[in-house]
Amino acid sequence: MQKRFRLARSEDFKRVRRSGKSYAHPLVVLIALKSNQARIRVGVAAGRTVGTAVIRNRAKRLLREAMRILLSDIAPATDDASGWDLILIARPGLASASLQDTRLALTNLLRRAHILSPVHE
RNA sequence: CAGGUCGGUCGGGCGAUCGCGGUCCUGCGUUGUCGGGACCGAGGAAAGUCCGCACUCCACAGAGCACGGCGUCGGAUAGCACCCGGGGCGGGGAACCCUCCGUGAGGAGCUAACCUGCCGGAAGAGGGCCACAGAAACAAACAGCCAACCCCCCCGCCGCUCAAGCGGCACCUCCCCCACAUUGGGAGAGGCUGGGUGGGGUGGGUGAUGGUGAAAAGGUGGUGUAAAAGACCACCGGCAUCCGUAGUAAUACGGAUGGCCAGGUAACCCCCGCCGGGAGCAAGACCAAGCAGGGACGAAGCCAUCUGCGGAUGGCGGGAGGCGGCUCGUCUUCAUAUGCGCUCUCUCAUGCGAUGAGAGAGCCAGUCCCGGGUAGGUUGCAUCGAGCGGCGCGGCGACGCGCCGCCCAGAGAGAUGAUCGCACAGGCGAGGCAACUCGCCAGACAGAAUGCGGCUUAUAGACCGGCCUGAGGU
RNA sequence: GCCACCGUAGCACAGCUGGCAGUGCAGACGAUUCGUAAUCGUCAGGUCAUGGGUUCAAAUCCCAUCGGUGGCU
Repeated sequence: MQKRFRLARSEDFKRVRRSGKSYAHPLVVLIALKSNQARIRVGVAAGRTVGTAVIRNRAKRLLREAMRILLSDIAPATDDASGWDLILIARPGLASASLQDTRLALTNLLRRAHILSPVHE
């Protein structure tokens, strides 16, 4: 996932976490907020309860890789002036899941947030 | 070969596709949150933060105190307490042999290499503590033992627990009998001085005898004494000093001399010696914008039109600043409020203040300059270093020296991942005498964040080597 | 990056100037009651986080490790 699709600034994180809408899954939590920019930006987080540094990094890599695959599906649909800012928070157990499980979890969450249309795929 | 033990190296490999971070180069009618290419891209512990430094800022005349750390000897190093090599004391340590226990299977001990803990001072000063038990925990007291003196009691010695009582045996004096040269034998009566294994007291001596305890203080045997004691002697043990030998030294061995006392605890205070200023890359430096704050300059009028008389619009003029061809022009911007506004002064209501009323004066907009801290960006910081690799030399080693070659991660919500294939090892199951074949499973611990050295902790496994013990062969 | 504190019975905590491991609640049994609660009595329950060391003796003192909590920048 390239840098331009990433949510990086600390204030952006605060804004999305405060006023965004959250969707939970046993493996991941999604927080979504409509932005005024054309592209979609994604931030990834893993707290201390997930595990040690190795486990946290693996969880974040899994989320980024799964999001990279899904990004090509939803990117052309949002070519108007309203994109999304998303935060993905890893939960304990994600590091032992496979990429397939992670992608299915993310697809579920994005459909519930109406970012990925149910007609797609 | 088997067992034990120690050290070192590696710690998943190759290939394909998709993807990520950095550096350099490069493309464009499209300069982009664009595309392309080359190269590089986690560890032995990157971890814990237990020590030591580099580096940066702050503080600082010098010395000392307080506080903290360290403390056998020598070495290594930029530096380091746990690095290297020695020394002393203690603990652990397989099989065989040996010893002990066991009918026996077996168990315990001894022990090599090796592992491991501790290390200034209690015979240099002082203080504290040592539960329970015990007379007493360090310095004497208490009980005990001992002779002397005083008072009371008793009376030969031996036995019956004892001095009284009983029995036996003996001494002295007197008397009787027998024998006789003399010594003597038998029976009976009495027993002073003094003595006592008795009781009490006084002032002394004595030291380890006192069931205890982790610890009472050199051990054994003897001499000695009123009783005793290293008081003295022999042997043994330990300590200190000196000398000799070995060693740089700690120390070891041997000899001589000394005095036998000095309980333990300094990971209790303490004393002696040495070391230490504080904070930490979120240190620190720089940059543009805005904010708090500080400073400088500083206008408030006139006219016209409309009017529902509250005002509105326009023009001239004015302020601050920028630019230019700088007595000027142009551009940007601001204000023009008789307002329940603010401040100050004076007068009245009362002596003052508050409050109220009245009168007067001043302020308000804006522009420019300086500008702390925070957030943001750049840097510190990513090739020049206590750097890495190879070879040689010196050293037992930690390590050092010389030559050659190399440049080797650098993010900032934080880059290494996913899928597949191939061999190589691992475990489980099935088949098979075995070699082997097939199927399934899982890839150890773990992720840089300024850098470096040491330590500690986690770690599936693979490979190599040293030492010791035992067995066999040559 | 730096620093401090804590770990003791099922739970919450004392004890940490070294010598007995304790308190409250919870648990079991008994008494009281027609029965329950309350109350009273008795009992059980401990690798003092782990491993070394100092000491005659360690929950306590020293060192290392593991886990947890909190703070500063």
